[in-house]
Amino acid sequence: MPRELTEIQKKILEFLINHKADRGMPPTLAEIAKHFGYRNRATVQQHLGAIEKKGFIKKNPKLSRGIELTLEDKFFIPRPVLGEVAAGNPLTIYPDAVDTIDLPTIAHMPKDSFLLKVKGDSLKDAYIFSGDIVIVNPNLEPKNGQIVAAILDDAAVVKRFYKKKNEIELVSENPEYKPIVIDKKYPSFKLVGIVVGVYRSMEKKAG
Amino acid sequence: MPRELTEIQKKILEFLINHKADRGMPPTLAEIAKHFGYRNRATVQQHLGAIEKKGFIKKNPKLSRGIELTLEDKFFIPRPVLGEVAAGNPLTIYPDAVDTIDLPTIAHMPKDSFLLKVKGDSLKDAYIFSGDIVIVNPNLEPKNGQIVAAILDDAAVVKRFYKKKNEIELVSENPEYKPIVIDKKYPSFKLVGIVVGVYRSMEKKAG
DNA sequence: TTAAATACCATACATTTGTATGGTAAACAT
DNA sequence: ATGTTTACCATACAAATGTATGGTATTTAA
Repeated sequence: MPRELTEIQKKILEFLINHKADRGMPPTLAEIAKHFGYRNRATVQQHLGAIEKKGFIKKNPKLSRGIELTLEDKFFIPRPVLGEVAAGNPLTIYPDAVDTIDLPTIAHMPKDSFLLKVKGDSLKDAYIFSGDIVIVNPNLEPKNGQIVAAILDDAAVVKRFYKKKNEIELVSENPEYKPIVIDKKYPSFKLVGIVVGVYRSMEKKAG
Repeated sequence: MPRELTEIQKKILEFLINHKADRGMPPTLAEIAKHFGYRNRATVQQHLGAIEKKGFIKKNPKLSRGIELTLEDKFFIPRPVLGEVAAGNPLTIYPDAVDTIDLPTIAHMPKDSFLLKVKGDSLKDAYIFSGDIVIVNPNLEPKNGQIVAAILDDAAVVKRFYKKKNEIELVSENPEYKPIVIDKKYPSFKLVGIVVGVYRSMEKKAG
């Protein structure tokens, strides 16, 4: 039975999780030490030993970056969801994370992409539903017909993107919602990124 | 413009991709050398140099395991799909990978879970559609109501799981398909795993 | 009160790791 | 014919890495 982690140990474990999620691999002892301002690796060494003793990680001896996470079920790591996004009518976007989703450890988030939780049903014909998590990449150029996330008058939307001469058209898959047409110069419109994938956890569906 | 990779370079790149996908981090030069039977790291060093020159990877100098994949769009790595699975009527399962899906680099597959591609529409009310990729974890105990993947008479199905006294019931969300009832002792039924998530790439939806 | 755990420090050491340099041989292109 | 790329080898080295050992001070538990 794993005992409780101390506050510092929790922070180190959290750093391990985030480092793996952000950089795609566990940190070295030196990297952990640097992050926490420790002047040597021995301190980290001891903390890792304690965390391992309590069952949260496993160290692969002699292997560089050999820290394995042994979280509850080994398959999910918490990731912040940056906001909720309307598939139907726009919803407010939140400055901080509104929620945390357990993305599978298959999930190494690319550094610059992020998650948004979909509310509403305007994309149901594109098979995106309320509660789904969309993975948004802000560094790709949108092509016509792709699904994008955008901010419009301080609210966020997820819709199909079409570029016209002087306008941008955002259309829903669901015919109940009419297309939104925006002049290209309209100041309070900002393209956030394109939706590269959808993920849905099955957890809540268990009965 | 990246030139073509040689056969050996391709194999090394493939190893890099798989290593990252399987182990969660890029390999060291020594690990690559060992895998290919090279007697020193310098050979790997040169190959990596060539691969980097051609634009497929980026080396972070001095950083251990500092090989970054710069695939086409940096966000997708190919993963084998082990088989197709019927959401409606059972389909044959294939011994080898039938396909390769570009799972986002957010995708570090847990060692023991795998992917199946869904065909058919019996789960459409559970929002799983033909073409979706389900992530299957073979090492979890199924609870009633969870969606599972199972092999039945050499075919594979994805359905909701219900355990009864002496039977197992596999039901579709779609009322057009009747529940399948199996005696617990029925020899050619094998539970493969539970579906922990669904992933869908948006790539093909671009117009 | 005594022992154990926690949270740091410092130093030391064998390996590992990335890298540099140089050599050999074959394939290919100009 | 000559140069370039490819595909290996060997050796060397500084830096990074995991690890071991020992010390100090504070907090917590028995």
